[in-house]
Amino acid sequence: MYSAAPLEQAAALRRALLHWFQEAARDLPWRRTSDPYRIWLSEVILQQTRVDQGLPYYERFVETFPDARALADAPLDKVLKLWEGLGYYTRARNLHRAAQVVRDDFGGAPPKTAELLQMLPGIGRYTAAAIASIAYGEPVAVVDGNVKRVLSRLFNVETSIDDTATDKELWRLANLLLSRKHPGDFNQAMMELGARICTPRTPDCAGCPVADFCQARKHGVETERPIRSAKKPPGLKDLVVAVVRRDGQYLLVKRPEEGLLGGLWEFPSFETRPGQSHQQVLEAGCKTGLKLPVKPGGMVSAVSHAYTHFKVTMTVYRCTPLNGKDPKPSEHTEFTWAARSEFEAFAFPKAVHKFIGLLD
DNA sequence: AACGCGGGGAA
DNA sequence: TTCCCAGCGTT
Repeated sequence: MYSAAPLEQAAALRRALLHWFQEAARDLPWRRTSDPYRIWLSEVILQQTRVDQGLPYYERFVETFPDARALADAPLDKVLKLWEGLGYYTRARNLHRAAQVVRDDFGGAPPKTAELLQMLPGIGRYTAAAIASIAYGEPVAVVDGNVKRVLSRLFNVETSIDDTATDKELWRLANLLLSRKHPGDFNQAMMELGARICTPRTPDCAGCPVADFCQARKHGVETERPIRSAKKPPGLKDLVVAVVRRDGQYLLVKRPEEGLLGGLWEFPSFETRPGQSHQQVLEAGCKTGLKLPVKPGGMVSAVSHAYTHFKVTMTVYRCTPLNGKDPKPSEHTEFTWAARSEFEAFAFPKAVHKFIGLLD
């Protein structure tokens, strides 16, 4: 349930918002270009990622891959390496695949409508509308996390924004409110407002250009919007990590392409249950999982890392191989031996970087 | 409709 | 600590 009152003053609201954006907009590199490829690149990098965090990655990608063709022609491992540390690595894989589709099926330039853009991997409803409105001026609204918060306050939405019906309604409201004349600026203004003024905990209503239109503010409940559904607490996981060194080189394994940290490299690791000895898990894991018997040695470090859905503690041990043979990991797991000086070519998860500096 | 998927900065 | 970010794809 919500109030539709802001729609009756939509024209004035748009005017105030666009005027504010013109004055207060941050000077960001993707706002200085009309290149659809760069707009696209920025939008993918910024999915679930703050501007400050994505900015340096955007700069490096533009430098390294100046157009879709350069990105499409690059090996995936190089793209993943450039993406290293940014998280949600499926984005990098999909971006790379989409660039190849653009190269092969669209003559090197991204398609020009939201409907067509959404057919590319990694481009959903939000990203398609963002590219189409900003790069091509198509009158389609965007709804991201910022816009959801802004709209739920403007209209005093009293149902959970995690509910599908509410989500659908927010998209409808966004399109009703949209400036048909300046859709790109309007969309960016809504997101900018959410990021800078209409923040989650302590919104700056005094500095808000559209405070007069805000129904949540009118009822004094702005800090209680949006309403979110309860989420389940993260689980815990304990891993032991085997740093196997042979002739000055370390054994690295590549994670499966799908799933958590897909395509990244790491040291062999095994989950431990409470009560199990780390040495025993390491010995058994290396013997059965890698077909490489080892003798566990001293601990390198114990690091913890928080993911979205669980927390992991990793206890890292040096291990000595008991024979000179190569491992035979189960299934199609790729492995390699690499010296520390060669690590810079591999994309590692952040958790690995937490102890990699301690190795010789 | 629900869930998996990273990492970091703000409060 | 907790929250949540210019979301998407799979099941």
